[in-house]
Amino acid sequence: MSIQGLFPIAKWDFQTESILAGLDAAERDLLLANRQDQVYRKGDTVFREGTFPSGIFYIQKGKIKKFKIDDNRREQIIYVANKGELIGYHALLSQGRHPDSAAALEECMLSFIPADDFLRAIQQSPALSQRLLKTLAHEFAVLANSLSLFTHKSVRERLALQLIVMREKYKDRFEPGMVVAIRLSREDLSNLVGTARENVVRILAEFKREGIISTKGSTILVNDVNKLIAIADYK
Amino acid sequence: MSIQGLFPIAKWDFQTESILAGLDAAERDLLLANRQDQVYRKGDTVFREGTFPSGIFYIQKGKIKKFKIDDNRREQIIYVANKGELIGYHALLSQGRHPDSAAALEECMLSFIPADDFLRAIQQSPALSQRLLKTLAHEFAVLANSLSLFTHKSVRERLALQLIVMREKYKDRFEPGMVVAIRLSREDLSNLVGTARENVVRILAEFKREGIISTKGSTILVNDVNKLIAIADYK
DNA sequence: GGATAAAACTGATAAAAATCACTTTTAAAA
DNA sequence: TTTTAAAAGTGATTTTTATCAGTTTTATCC
Repeated sequence: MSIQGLFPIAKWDFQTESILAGLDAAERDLLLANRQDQVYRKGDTVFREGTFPSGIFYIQKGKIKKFKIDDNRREQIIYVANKGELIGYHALLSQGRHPDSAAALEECMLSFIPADDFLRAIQQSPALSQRLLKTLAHEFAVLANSLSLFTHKSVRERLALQLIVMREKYKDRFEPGMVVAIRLSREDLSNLVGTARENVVRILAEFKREGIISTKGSTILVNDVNKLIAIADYK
Repeated sequence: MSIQGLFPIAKWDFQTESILAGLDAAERDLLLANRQDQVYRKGDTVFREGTFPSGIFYIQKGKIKKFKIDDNRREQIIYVANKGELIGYHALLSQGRHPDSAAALEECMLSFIPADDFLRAIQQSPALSQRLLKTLAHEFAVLANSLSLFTHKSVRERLALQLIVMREKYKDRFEPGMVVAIRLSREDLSNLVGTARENVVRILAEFKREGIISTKGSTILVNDVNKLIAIADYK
C-alpha cells in the first residue's frame, strides 16, 4: 500500500500485505486448527535470532518489532509488523535458523501455529504458497528500498520517513488529516532510523520547533505529514 | 554457503543458492523450453527498476549487478548475481514492477525465460515453488543482514566485508589460499559498499600498504583474506 | 605505439554523525 | 502522593564521511 495513495512507487511502499486475507475459510482453518493464543507484554521476546523455529505466529493484536543485534549489542529494527500479519515463517521456509529476533512493542495477542501445521498447509494449499511467494517477493522490494535509503538519505530524512511509516502503522481509524499518536520510545525510534538516540531527540526537537510534530509525554503527535513528506522526499 | 565454512551464522552468509539446481530434468525442461539466449556486454542493462517484467533471466555466464538508483542518480548495488542464478523473478511473483535494475558487470550470456513459462512452471511444479520459497526466505535473511551491517559498520569494515564476498564470487576454481583477482571498477565497488568513490580508493590504498591486497591495473588481488576477516569482524 | 578520454588516485576542507557528560522530565513502584 | 529509576533531552567535542579540486595512471582507439 502506498502512503495515502499519493506515491505509487516502491519508495513509499512499506506495508506488507496480510497473507491470511487472501485465503478461503477452509485454508485458514487448516492453518489455524491447532493454534495457541498467547499474550505478550511490552518488551517480551517472541523469538530470538539464531534459534531454530518450532512454528510461526499470527498477530491477533498489537505490534511486533523484528530486529537484529550486532556484536556491540546495538539493535537495528528491520520491520514493524502489525495486527493481521504472520511472523517467523522465514526460518521454516529456508529450513534454517531465525534470521532476526522479534519482540512486542506493546501488549500483544499472538496465535502460535506449530511448524507441522504450517508446512502441511503449504503442501496442501497452492493458494497459500502463491500468497507466500507474493509476500516474500514484496518483502524483498521493501528491504531493498530500505537499503538504498540507508545509504543515500541523511538521518533527518530517514527520521521523517520513518515517522510517516509509523504514522500509518499507528493509525487504526481512517480520518483524513487526523493527528496520529505514535507511542514509540526514542530508543526504538533510533534503532529503526539507524542512528544514535541523541540524534533522534535533537531532530525531533527541530520538528517540534517547526510545528511538524508535538509531544505529549513521550508520545509523538504528527501534525503535518506533508512537511514530513517534503523533508523525506528532498532531492 | 558460509565463507570457507568457518562462520556458520548469517553474518557471513551472502550467497544465494541456485534455484534450478534443485529441480529434476523434466522440471528444468519445462522451464527452459522456450528460452532465448542473449549476449550482454559489460555495462548493458538487463531490466530497469519500475518497468513491468516480460520474463525472467537465467545467468549462463558472467556476473550481473542488481541495484537501485535514487533521486540524485546515486546507485546502490543490492546484490551481485553469478553464473547459475535466476534474476528478475521478484516482479513476476509480486505481480508488480521490477523493484531494482540489473546490468552486466562483465560479458554475460543470459537465457530469457518468458513470463508464461515461468508462471506455468510454478503452477505445475510444487518442487519449483518450494525451491523459490526457500530462496526468497534466504534472500530476506541476506538483505536483513546487509541492512544491519550498513547501519552498524564503518566504511572500512564494510569494504573489507565486500572484498571477502567479492573474492568468493570472483574465484571460479577452488584452491585454498589462492590469490583471487576481483575485476570491479572503483565506482561499482563504492556503490556496493555504499560510500563515495574517493573513500574506497583511500581505504584500498591503506589495505595495500598493510599488505592485505595488491593491484594490477584496476584489478584487486586479495593476498590475505584473514586480515580482511579480522577487519570486517572487529567488535 | 602514441594520442586521448576515462578511470584511478590524492590532499584539503566541509559537513554530518557519533560520542561523552551531563540535567531534566516522565512514569512506575512503594 | 512521594520516591526513584528509567527515559528523554541538551551542549560540547571528536570522529567519520562527503565533497571539492585537482594530478596521475590506465586502457582504448586510431
